[in-house]
Amino acid sequence: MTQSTQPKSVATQLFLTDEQLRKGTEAMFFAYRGFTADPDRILADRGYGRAHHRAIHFIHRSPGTTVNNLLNILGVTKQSLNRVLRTLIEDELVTSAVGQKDKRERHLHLTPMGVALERSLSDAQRDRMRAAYRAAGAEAVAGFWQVLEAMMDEDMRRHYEALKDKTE
Amino acid sequence: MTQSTQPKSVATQLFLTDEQLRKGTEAMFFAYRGFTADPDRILADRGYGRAHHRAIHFIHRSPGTTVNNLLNILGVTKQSLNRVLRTLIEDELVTSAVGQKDKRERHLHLTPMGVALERSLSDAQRDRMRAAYRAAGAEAVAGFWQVLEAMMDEDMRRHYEALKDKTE
DNA sequence: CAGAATACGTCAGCTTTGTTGACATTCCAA
DNA sequence: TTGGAATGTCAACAAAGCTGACGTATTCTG
Repeated sequence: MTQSTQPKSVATQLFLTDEQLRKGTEAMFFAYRGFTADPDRILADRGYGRAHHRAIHFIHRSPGTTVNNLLNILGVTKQSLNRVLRTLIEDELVTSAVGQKDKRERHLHLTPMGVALERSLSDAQRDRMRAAYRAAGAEAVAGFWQVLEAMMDEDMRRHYEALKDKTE
Repeated sequence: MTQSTQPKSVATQLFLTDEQLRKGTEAMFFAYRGFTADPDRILADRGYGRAHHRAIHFIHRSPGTTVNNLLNILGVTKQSLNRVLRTLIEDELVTSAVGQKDKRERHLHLTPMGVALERSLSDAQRDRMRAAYRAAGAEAVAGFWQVLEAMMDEDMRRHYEALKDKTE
């Protein structure tokens, strides 16, 4: 039933063949590899991994964010995030400050060194995105965003939209 | 390095604001989570991980493929792949046959049980893709593919195209 | 105000999945 | 025929997830 491309209601059925769905799956797989390849190289040189990149990215994006908020965005356990955060703080890329209003909270910021690393990581990643966007064109990019947004889980889309609103 | 990014004509430059590039980064991150979420649940129930999914997917896609070929597609070390393959073979989801022509090679196939698991995994993943495609529309999907393809590394794109040709 | 709830950190231990290194087998070419 | 690639396996280690348990502030609430 999944394999047979069949009698079609030309408009929607033809559009959603198994072939096209599978093609999208493989495209996502191969593209994601490219997407992470450049930052991964930089990170490896300094003994960090992708988990460090994610933490740095979202702290940069939401300076002063709390540990708990970061947890929700990243979708990992606090033990897992803590391990990463600890090394980043030790290495003086991130600072953790007790909250003014609620002293249980810790507010996270990048240090100048952290900002510099974030910059080099996102520059590397952006170069590839820029090239891809340019190759594909403006309309393609609009479609790209639409499909990605539609693919997110509900709560991830909430985070995504919240971040988007911060700068638009 | 790989990309000779250069001339800055106003038209393209304006189009590629940092905002838009960052938006794409975050969209990829959040969407990829959704993309893997459904199969991950099924896999976890059976004690497998994402690595098993990838192996099963590409063996299904290229029956009789060799370990070495799979290695190139997946981009991991043979030792890493071997571990996954060993459990799949033990669990009788995959068979490994000594090559006729070259006895160093092992040709991989899914067993009926393997096919059944592949089916349930791809069904789960496809449901989400289908919904996303439908929500975004045909034009958006075309753009989605274009951008993803442009984002791949050169050699990944080669694999991608080779697979595409098999069924088109 | 006492106790429950929240935010954060940490210890211990386990799993998946990546890595290198060492090694056996097989093929091919000089 | 022999030495070097190529292919695949076994062993040991590392990164980064996870669960569970617990300690310590701090805040909220009945």
